[in-house]
Order: sequence, then structure tokens, then C-alpha cells
Amino acid sequence: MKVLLLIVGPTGVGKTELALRVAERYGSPIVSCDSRQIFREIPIGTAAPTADEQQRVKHYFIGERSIEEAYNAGQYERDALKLLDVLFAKHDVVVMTGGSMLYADAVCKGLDDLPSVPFSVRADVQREYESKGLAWLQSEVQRLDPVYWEEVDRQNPARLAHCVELCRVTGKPYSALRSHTAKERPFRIVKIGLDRPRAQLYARIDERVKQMMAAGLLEEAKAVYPKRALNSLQTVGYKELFAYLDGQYDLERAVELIQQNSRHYAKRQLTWFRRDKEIHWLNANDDYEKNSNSIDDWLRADSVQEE
RNA sequence: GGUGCCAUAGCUCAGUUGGUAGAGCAAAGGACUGAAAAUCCUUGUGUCACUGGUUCGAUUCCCGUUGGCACCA
Repeated sequence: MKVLLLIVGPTGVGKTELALRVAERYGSPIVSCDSRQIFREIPIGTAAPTADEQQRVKHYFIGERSIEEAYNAGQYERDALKLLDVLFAKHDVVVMTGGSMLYADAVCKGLDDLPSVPFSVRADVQREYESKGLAWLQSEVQRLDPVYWEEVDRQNPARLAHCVELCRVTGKPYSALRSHTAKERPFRIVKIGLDRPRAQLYARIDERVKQMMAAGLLEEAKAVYPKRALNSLQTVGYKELFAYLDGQYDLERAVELIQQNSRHYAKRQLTWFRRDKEIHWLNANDDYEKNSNSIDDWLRADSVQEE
């Protein structure tokens, strides 16, 4: 049976290099699972694989879209499944790597088949929320979807607003559209998580931000500054530089904030991945031979388990 | 060298008219179904610089020591 080898982990842990070596070992291409590296205008700040790295192994979903295209996890699920179908015709193992938690889940378990929300509906809900506040969103969810109200994070405007949007679009409660069941996939999935000691991870993140600045992150941010409102640019490394360009604080402070927000992001990723009991964890400090032997073992073990 | 001010959580600080202390940030933990690098929730014990004194009781008052800052020499 075909195997999707998914390599996840926090930003800056070293996924790119591990994925390259594993892909070379199995003669596989690499499918990116990253919600920001897919945009071609922002390679530096998203630490996208370099031209050299892409020379070593064929990559998919790197720099394939423009920041102006609306893109989301549902679209990614469809694109990724279609691509995997093609790749599995030639490969027994396909390596997928990236840190976008929801995107990974979309491929592994699938998202429910929800309609897309028209821009006008989203704008309406947003406007009402801004004028009437969180209490209004809460009462709308209570009224439109009492089931979801019982389980939702009631302090989170984004969650509440999404529920209201979908209730308005479909005329049904959002909760009725959620199946809570994972979809079947025509391939096996072996999940590898890469981690390293926290202090070391944070030191690497801080250092990488410095390198991004040296590589021209500020120029990259200036180039897309006019489009700063786009969702694709609500991204660590850019939103802080936009604020600097607006004069909110100096460049040194902006860099500190990029480092700090990257650390926060890494922590959220770890929280998400830790909950997934299917992930086999590797320490990035162990040598590659040891880790790749472990991966071989897991490929075999999982295979036997499923017989 | 003299005088004054300061020394409290990783950082910046507040506070206790004497009954062993609390904010912001950092940090840690958690949630997560088409914005997910997004959006949210929870968590504050620290020899209150050190030594001695007064006191039933000192982080708080007093003496001294050390360190820092300011001014005067």
C-alpha cells in the first residue's frame, strides 16, 4: 500500500533538512504542507526551501500561488489529494512536510464539506460584530446554533463569527454540518514529529530571524506593503514590519517582536501536535542514521499493524 | 572621600500606616473543521540584597555591609 510520510514539527526545528534527506532516501518528491510558503511573493519570511534545496528534490506547493489569491485549508485538502493521487502512481512513498496544523489534518482526516462563505456575508457579520460587540456574536450563536454554543470557545470572536456566517449561508445550524468523523484515505499515513529542547529551538528561531533580515526580509515586506490587508499577509515577519513602516516602533523592536511571535507560534504548533497520538517523535539532536532507522521501523510496524 | 536616593517574580515596577506580597511583559500549559504563521482561554512562592537591632511578629522601622544611580568634592 502507498504511504504518505508526514513530517511535522514547530517552526525552525529543522523539518526542511530532514525532509530533504528522507525524500532522497526514498526517491520521493516533497509535498509542502505550509499555508504561507505556497505564496511566491514571500519566500524569505516564510523560510521557504531555497532554489538549491528545490534542485535536490522536486517540491510541490512552494511559491505556486499569489498572495492575492484567496486560499484556505479546504482548498488545500482538495489540491493535495489530487496531487497525491498523481504522485502515488509513480511512488510508493511520498514525503509531506510543513507546520500548518490544520492543513495537515485536512489531508489526514479531511474537513467537512462546508460551503464557502461569500465575501459579503463575512463583511456583514464583521461589521455587526464591530458595532455591537462580542455579546452580540454570542447571542447570535446561542439563537442560531444552541448545540455549537455548548461546545464553542465563547470568548473567541473568530469562532463565533464563522458559525454565524455558515448559519446564514446554509440556513442550518453550523453544528449540523460537522460530522466529527475522519474521512478514509486510499493510502497509509505515517506521522513523524520533529522536536528539540525548547531553549535550543528558541535560540534557533531568534538566529533565523536575524538571518532573514540579513537576507532582505525588510525589502520583501516593503514590496508587499501596499497589500498588507490581505489574509495571506497576516503572517509573522510581515505584520511586525508593516507596523514598523507605519512608525509604530523602531526596527530593533520589530525584529524582537518577530522573534517573540515566532516562538509563540512554535509553542502553539507543539500544543496541537502533542495531542495527536499517531505522531512518532524524533529528537532533532539525534544523528540522521538513528532517526532514519526509526522511520524505517515505523513504516514497517504500522504496516504490520494494519494487516 | 562626602551627601542623597535605590535594592521586591526572568525583565520593568507597584505595595505592605509592621501581621511574609501583586500588576504588565516574558515564560509555561491548553483549545482549535475553509482567516490556522489566524483566533482565543488558563497559570504569579519570590531567601521582598546581606548582617545585626527594636518588636509577640520585620520585606516594611533603626545601625552597619555590599552593589547601583545622582549630586558634591
